Amino acid sequence: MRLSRYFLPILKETPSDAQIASHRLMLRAGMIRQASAGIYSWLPLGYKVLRRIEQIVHEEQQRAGHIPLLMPTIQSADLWRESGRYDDYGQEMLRIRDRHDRDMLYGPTNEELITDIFRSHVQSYKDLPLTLYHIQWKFRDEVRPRFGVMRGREFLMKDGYNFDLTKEDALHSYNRHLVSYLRTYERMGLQAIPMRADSGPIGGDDTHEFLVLADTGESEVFYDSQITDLKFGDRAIDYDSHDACRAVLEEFTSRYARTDETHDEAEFAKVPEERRRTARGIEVGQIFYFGTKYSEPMGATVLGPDGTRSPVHMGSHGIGVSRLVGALIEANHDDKGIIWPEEVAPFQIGIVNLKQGDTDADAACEGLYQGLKSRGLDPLYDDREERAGAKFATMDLVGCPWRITVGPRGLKNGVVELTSRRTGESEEMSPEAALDRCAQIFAGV
RNA sequence: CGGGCUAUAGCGCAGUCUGGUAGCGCGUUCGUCUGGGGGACGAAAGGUCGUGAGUUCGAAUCUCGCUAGCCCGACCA
Repeated sequence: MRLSRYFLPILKETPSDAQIASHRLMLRAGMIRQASAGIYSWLPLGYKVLRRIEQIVHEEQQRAGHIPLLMPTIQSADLWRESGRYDDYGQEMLRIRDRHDRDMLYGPTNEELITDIFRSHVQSYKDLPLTLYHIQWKFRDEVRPRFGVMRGREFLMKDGYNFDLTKEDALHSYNRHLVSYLRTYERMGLQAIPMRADSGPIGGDDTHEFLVLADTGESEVFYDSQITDLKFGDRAIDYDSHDACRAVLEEFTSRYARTDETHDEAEFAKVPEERRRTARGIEVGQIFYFGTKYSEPMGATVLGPDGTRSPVHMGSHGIGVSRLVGALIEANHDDKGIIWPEEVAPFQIGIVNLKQGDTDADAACEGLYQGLKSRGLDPLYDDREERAGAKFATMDLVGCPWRITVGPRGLKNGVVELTSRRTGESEEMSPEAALDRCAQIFAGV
């Protein structure tokens, strides 16, 4: 993309409403614009990141064998009356009345809808196991939205629901989700630690939250420092294998890691003192096993091999897609701006033309721009009539992980400069070599 | 939902106490010089001062209502 033709309304000054880094930087980098309290428009740059994250979530869900669908944002209150949650959910649920005076609501989650779909189409154990998910906007009418997209009222979330014949199968679904979540977050360049959590209004017995460590996190967390050394990496795993998934779960949850909701001082004291850590964390996902909590009242049953009908065992699993944009920035920024991990960067490489209008510089930039695109990369070419300093500041702010700097001075010696946003280290090389290096850097992404 | 605060140009702010023709910085437009980390000079555009009522000869400024937004707490993915 040529910056001169893009829509990137960056701000030089910090809007006074923004308190934390991600909110401030998202506004400054022209990623979002507040529409009303806790509700945001996603401007082109922010939308691009949101889509990258969404794409990774989709790929990893399907890798684990989960099936995508799409349910509506507006739901009928009737289903919620059936599950008993219409009255339980409280003020957080945005209630709407349509022209026929029917009670509707903007869905804060989708257990009721999915259970309704399941019960009307699935009657046999032969159709199990089944895990359906979607990525859809939700609305929770928070009393006090804050921190930009980290705690908005409208948010994009992946929510998935597993249906299994037995508790044992459902627990495998739970474990499988934990494994696939580990992979998902790691692919985004994030470390998210599974911690034992509280089940809240979803209800249920087993639940883990995934937390990204960050000073601005909303929860206080307590953990054994060994846990941050764990990496899922690119190990191959058979998602259908109960044993394999359980082994990963045990590996990642055997050490102490809890949020303040479930924190137990006595248990924590058993961790060697030098490994005890207290920090803050941002919740970016949660998995639940809740058995027959919805299937029983809503009549989601199947016939088993023995001919008897029984309610299915369920769980639900969420990833806060829009919140992840904020969490990623909280975990990846400096005083100059955002530092995107390669996997989610809105633009992978920035090209800075130091002297717009200079024949050699223009031609070299053009060649790099086309060359990167033909290698399947997504560059942002700053071709504006701006001074060098302004262009550098813009690139640093929007956080392209790599930058190619092109100026007449370097071109006299046949070189351009390739700079890592993260380390700040630069290397001079020919334009052709820069193209090859970029292709190599992003080959695995 | 308790407590505190704010609303003046696209953004950040001053002006309000003490009523008298609305200002600064950044950004934007045009021109010239510049050109390796938000450059300089010159010119210009841009505001019914959140909204409604009241007091007054006169209201951004004083009074009351309303709306929106922010912060702390409780709550929450």
